[in-house]
Amino acid sequence: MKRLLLIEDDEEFASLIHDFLAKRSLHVDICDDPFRALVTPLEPYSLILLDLGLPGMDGLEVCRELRKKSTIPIIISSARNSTADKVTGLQIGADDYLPKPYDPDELYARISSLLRRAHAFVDETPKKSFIVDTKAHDVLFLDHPLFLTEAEFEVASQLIKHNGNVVSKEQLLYDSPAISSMDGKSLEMIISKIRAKIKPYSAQDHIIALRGRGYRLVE
Amino acid sequence: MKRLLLIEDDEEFASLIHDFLAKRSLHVDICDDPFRALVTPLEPYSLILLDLGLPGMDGLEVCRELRKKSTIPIIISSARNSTADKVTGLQIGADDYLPKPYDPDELYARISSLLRRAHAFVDETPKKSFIVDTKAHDVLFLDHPLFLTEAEFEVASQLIKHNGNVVSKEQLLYDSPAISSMDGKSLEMIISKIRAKIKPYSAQDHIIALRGRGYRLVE
DNA sequence: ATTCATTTTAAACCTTTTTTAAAAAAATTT
DNA sequence: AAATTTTTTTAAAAAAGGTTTAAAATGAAT
Repeated sequence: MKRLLLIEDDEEFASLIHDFLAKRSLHVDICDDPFRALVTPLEPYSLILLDLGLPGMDGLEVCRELRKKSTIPIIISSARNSTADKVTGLQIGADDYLPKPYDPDELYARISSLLRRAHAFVDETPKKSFIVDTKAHDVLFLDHPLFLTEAEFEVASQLIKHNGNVVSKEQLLYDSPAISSMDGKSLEMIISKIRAKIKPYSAQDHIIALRGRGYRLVE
Repeated sequence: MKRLLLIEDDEEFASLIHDFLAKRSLHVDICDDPFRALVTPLEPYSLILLDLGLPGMDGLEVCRELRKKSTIPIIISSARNSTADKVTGLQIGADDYLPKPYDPDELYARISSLLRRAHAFVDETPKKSFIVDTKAHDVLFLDHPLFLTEAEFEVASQLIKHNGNVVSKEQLLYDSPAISSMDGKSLEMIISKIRAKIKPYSAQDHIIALRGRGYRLVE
């Protein structure tokens, strides 16, 4: 379910919008303070609905600041609906400017349209399959703990840390205290063990050997 | 200079818009016939401005058809400005709906905003057929991984790096650590292997031999 | 001290890559 | 057009590297 951030100080109106959009499968978080809005992490949100009539700070300024931080779609809604305001808002980085009062159906249509456009190209940040669980000294593959041993954990972490790039066997050994004493073949042994532990969760081999160069991890 | 397609039958109004946007470095082509609009090639255009009040065909239908063909940004403008019309227009695939009459400044602001959003992700650079994938130590040909071996990879990278220029056999050997020990014959062997791996994806031979001088890669 | 899990070593096995050699094809020269 | 040279392909041997198995060594926990 998509999440939207509504920046609006009119509590009653905000809750109206919240309820209306909830019925259309959009979750709305409300923020009534522009300063707090600017320190809110935006990652969870697909779109921001920004009202210009905010206490303490000019709404256009809020928009400018948001745009500095992020390319997230922004729809301004405002009772100030002179052409000059609209033009400034759009120039500043807003994607749409909806004069108040508006029909919530139109709002929803505009949100949908903008999300469609904005997401058409968005590089859906694929969630990482491998996560290092430092506390547990383990690795999670698609949220499944692999129950790696110390040696396995060190090698796996190295591969994960290198983020898909090739890591030479030498480097793998050198950077892993627990196994630096090993000879070449032992490393391959460990790789084999790690593979075996991933296998139940994936048909694909995620540890790719590059002959003569080392190993690399693929998502 | 960006080109826009204005689909509008009011000649006088269209020419007004044309002139106004020309001052802002946007070239507007005018089309007064919805049927002709639908057979016009859209590649030259960055955005379509569609008026709904067209003779012979429903404007919303035009929008629907355009959207079937292309993801080009579309702004509807119309004297029909009921919420229902707006919602339908946006639902159908339009990116914005601007009720007539409007201030041309607002039109320009909305065009800019939409172009900004729509082009934010567009890869302006003409895409190269051959891409070196350093992570995988492989080469992508039209996005297909070729699964090159180490020797093949080094030779292919050299050719790609030289960007279409001739590379002598000596240089190819010299600059590729992994194969510098080879004698003459092996290089030709490798070239042959690379060709074989490209073949499934292209009828053309992309590695051109220049007798006595070396090889060069063509897109 | 014994047990158990983990790490290390060693060996056999399997695959892929590189090399070699030679024949076929193509281009250039005579 | 024939001869010569260069390039391309084919096929097979040799080398290198990777994987897995099994067994021995280690070391911590009971």
